[in-house]
Amino acid sequence: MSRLSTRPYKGTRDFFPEDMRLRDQVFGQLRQTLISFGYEAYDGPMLEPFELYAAKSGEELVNEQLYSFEDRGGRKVAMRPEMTPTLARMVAARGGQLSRPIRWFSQPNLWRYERPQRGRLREHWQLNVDLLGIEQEIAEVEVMQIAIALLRGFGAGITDFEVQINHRQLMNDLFDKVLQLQTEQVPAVARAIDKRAKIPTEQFETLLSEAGCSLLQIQQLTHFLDAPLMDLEEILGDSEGFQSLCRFFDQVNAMGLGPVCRFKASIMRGLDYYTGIVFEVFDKHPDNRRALFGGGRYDNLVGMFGGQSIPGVGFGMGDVTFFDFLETHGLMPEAKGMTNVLVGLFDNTGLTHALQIAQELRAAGLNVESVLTPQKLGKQFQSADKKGIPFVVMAGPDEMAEGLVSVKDMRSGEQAQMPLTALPTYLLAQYS
RNA sequence: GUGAGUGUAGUCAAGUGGUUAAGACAUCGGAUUGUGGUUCCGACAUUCGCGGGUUCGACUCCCGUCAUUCACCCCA
Repeated sequence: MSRLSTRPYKGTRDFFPEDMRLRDQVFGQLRQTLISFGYEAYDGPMLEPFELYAAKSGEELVNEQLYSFEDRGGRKVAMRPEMTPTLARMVAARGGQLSRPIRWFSQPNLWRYERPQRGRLREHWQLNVDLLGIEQEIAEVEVMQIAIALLRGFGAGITDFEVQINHRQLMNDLFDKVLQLQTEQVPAVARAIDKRAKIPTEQFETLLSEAGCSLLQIQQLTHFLDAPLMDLEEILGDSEGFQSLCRFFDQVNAMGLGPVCRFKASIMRGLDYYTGIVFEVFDKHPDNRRALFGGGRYDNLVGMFGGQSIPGVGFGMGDVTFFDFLETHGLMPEAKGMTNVLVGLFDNTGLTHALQIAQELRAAGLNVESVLTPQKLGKQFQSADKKGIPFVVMAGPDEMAEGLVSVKDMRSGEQAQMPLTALPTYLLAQYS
């Protein structure tokens, strides 16, 4: 019989206490930023009906990456690969009851059947931020402002990342009205555009001609891709997508966010439900060139459930890529332990007394660990040192005889004696 | 799904055909039975992912297999 493996399932992670400390701290900081923008937390189930994704999430995600199975009642269910459909379902369920705009965020774990590699696992936690009920581009602007604030909050500089922005309708109009592509040509052309930055020009042109593009179409497309947004007015000035992007950038520039935002035609996004502006936040560090955030506008998703239609904008940010970002830029915060005090134990006759001390300190608002079995004092201090607990309280026979307790500050090594009644105040003073 | 790299202790590893498998960190015990971070001593791989082959002899070479990492694809 082979032994059970202690490894976590492929593409998943164990979070040991030292990992969890860091995760809690980083997630907590992200959460705090969202709260500062007036967003409220929500959550939903990890399992959803398969159909929820089949309709709008996009072919690759559903056919190749979905963890799905039949439950005991014969219903086809899926482990959530993304949060937006759940969000849309929840918003649709409450329909008009919700006061608008709706500002919600969540930190769900998501599952995708992928081949694990740098920045991508099978289970990851994703911060999801959504703003619903606003049709104007100001919604995108706020959401983008949040994305930037999240990164800036960890000390990222404005040259460390870039927000790359495109518009679904602009691309549709380019394909239909300017290039006049056949519908079946679009995916291949879109893929070529996406790859363009990574491959030589000739190869890019080969891909396009393989997709059935004429020389003229290739020229037009190249011109389009190289032009700054403003120069596109002559060819796509009538496009609603173009006008929307202009309004968006006017506001972004007015707010001084212009330098980190860039129009980029290669941003396509795989999810089918996007209807307007789409964007990705890219790490600009050469060792970590990847998307940290992805999102966009989905005006028809809530309406899919049959009630009223509510427009929405949102993005997701994955923990795996985000931690890579922090690591790469040297921005990883230091995770501190939460325990303030260790109450030691000299011998068993003092156990009840020691436990009472611990209880009193907890009642005063401190986080307190008790030593439960007598150990050499050296071990107890060593244990506090290893765990980073800054204070050790001792009440052995000597202290008890005098009605006192000893407190040692592990950082300075200094030790003081005082009556038990003075202890909570003394310790709290160290934290103010 | 395709391609490449890597598998030696809890972790990082040395070892590249000759038999007691370096070292470091971590862990545990002791020096030090009322005080940690330093120091010193000791313990910790019958065995090199697994299976087979070549050889007098394999951690070392070959084949297979599994695991893992990276890249493609796509994305968080």
